[in-house]
Amino acid sequence: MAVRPRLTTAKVVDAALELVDEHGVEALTLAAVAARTGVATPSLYKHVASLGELKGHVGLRVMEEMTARFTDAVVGRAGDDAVRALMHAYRAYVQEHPKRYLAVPMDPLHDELQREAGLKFMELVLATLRSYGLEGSDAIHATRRLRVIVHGFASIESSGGFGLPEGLDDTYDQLVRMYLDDLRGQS
Amino acid sequence: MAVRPRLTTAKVVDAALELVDEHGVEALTLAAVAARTGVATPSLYKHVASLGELKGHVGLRVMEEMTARFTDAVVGRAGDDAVRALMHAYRAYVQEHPKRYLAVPMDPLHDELQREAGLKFMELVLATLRSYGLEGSDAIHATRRLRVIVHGFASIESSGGFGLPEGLDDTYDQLVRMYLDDLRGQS
DNA sequence: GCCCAAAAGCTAACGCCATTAGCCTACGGC
DNA sequence: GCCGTAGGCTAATGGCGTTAGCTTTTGGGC
Repeated sequence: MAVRPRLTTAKVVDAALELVDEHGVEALTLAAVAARTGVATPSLYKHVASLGELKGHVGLRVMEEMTARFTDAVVGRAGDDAVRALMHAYRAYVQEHPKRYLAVPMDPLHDELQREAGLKFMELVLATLRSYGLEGSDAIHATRRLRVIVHGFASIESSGGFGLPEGLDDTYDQLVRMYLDDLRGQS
Repeated sequence: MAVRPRLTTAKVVDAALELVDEHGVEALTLAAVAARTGVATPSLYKHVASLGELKGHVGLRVMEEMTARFTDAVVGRAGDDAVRALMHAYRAYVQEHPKRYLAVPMDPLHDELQREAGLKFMELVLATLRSYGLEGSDAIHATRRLRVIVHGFASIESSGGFGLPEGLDDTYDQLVRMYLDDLRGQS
């Protein structure tokens, strides 16, 4: 409330995200952020507690961005249609921002800063599965299975882990179908 | 061939693996390896080209260890039995060495040093699926689906990404069954 | 319209790390 | 018994995160 904030925490995170997009999360350094924002390195500590905290903010922003997009993709849909939309939106985001995806932590629930965003994402998945009428632990298991598939594929693809990219769309379609068949439940 | 090799590349990698097991891959530092092996930091350069190369060796060792164990788990089995054994052996390894698993790169095929080990692992999966009579790209897709599930689950579990560990065995069993049902093929 | 508290920048300095250069030493093959 | 070299060492450099402490700007209260 006091002075003329040339820089804000949000702008610092913006610059950090640009760096991550361009050169990967391992190139996210306070010195690089300072250079990009036209400020001396120690000045960043007026907006951010440490490099670790900055990385936390970056992960948070990405999670929020993802949840927002996936919500858009899912609204107005139900059942298989909604699940398909969610899974394809997930992959599409990661294809657009592969390096950014590698910056989001896999255990947001254990981080004070990111816990809320993680829960929000989980609730979105739960809501997407609502029309299947799963109860209690069945809903938890179904959510976990979805996450395993979606994150497994995304993390491998975003780090170029599939030998050659040929037929990857087909592989993903098969995974989506496999998940839906399983959800529908055949014993 | 010349002197009394107090240290060898293999021993350096051993020390690195201990550090990874104890404190995670982010704590793998040449200074720490030097301290553990009782040597001055620059001396390590006689056995390893750089920290990056050492990390490559660490990843390679883990991959080889995994492939060896999974081979043991699969020999003498076929069909669903073999697939189940492979998938459970994978999870068991990662449960035993969670930090170690986080040290293996997801794109071994793009690394000169690790390419061969990556191919070897892929061949093991292909061989495990042999009895299903998959041809050409069908075999590739099935291999990818398996990897997505197994790595997706392992990477989340090993970083504590599942909120609470309750019922994780059930979740994994469901994933294995889902994969087998899908393999068997029901349209 | 002036004063001042504090916000937001700065420079200097420290410690840790990877990496390079250059030296010393103890072997083992001839 | 000599000597080349493998394998250790110390010293030095540069990049990084982080802390301490100074300076500057400015908006709100009188």
